[in-house]
Amino acid sequence: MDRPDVKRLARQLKALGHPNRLQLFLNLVEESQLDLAKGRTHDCFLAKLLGGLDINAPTVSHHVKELADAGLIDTERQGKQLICSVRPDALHALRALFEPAGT
Amino acid sequence: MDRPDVKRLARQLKALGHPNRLQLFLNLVEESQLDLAKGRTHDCFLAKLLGGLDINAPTVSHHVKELADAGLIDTERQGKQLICSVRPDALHALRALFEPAGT
DNA sequence: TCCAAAGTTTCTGAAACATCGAACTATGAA
DNA sequence: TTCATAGTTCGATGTTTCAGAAACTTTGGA
Repeated sequence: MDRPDVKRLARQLKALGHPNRLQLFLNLVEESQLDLAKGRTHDCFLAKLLGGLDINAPTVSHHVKELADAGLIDTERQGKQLICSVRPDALHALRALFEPAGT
Repeated sequence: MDRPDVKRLARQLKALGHPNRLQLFLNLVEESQLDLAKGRTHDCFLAKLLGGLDINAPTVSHHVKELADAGLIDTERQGKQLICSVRPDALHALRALFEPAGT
């Protein structure tokens, strides 16, 4: 039924399967929704997403790349900052995964 | 907003973040829903969940324990067989996680 | 030009994982 | 009692991951 993308989904779940990365991602989702409410694109640069995370720069950089490689977020450099955004398609795929069958 | 259980959720996502475990879990979810439709408890013994997975016994055993330790499934020995079932609360938590905020 | 800010790269070591073979433990027939 | 079934436990081994230190790269002021 879903053999083909099990691998991709597993990759995404794995990317979220680390407390720091999950928190990072959730912070971003939250920000995104705030900005969606305002009807414009969100501009979340990295440092803003570190709420309460006690890890330093290199590790953050590593985690962000992990999320990006898994296809969960998009990143774009803007001046000095790295702008992050959630990939809607990934979010939908994850929602669908845990939805009751056939729904 | 959800700092407390980020760790537990991360643990569950990590457990699902492996292709074989994810497939195992999805097979079980599917079985469960079939049986829910029939209005009775499902009886999924392990061997039945291995659809297409090319791993041998010790590895399967290890993965099942991983899913159980993460709180995603319950197991119960019944005669020679190990009966597995999805934990509804875990499924709900996962659904809620990817739901739009406030919903 | 010089500097600080915001990340990135590379390297390293410790810890955690995934998988398997071999030996083991029930359980339920024959 | 003897056997096959269905899993489990126990190393061993090779791989991956997490995190930080140090050094580097851009970029945007002063």
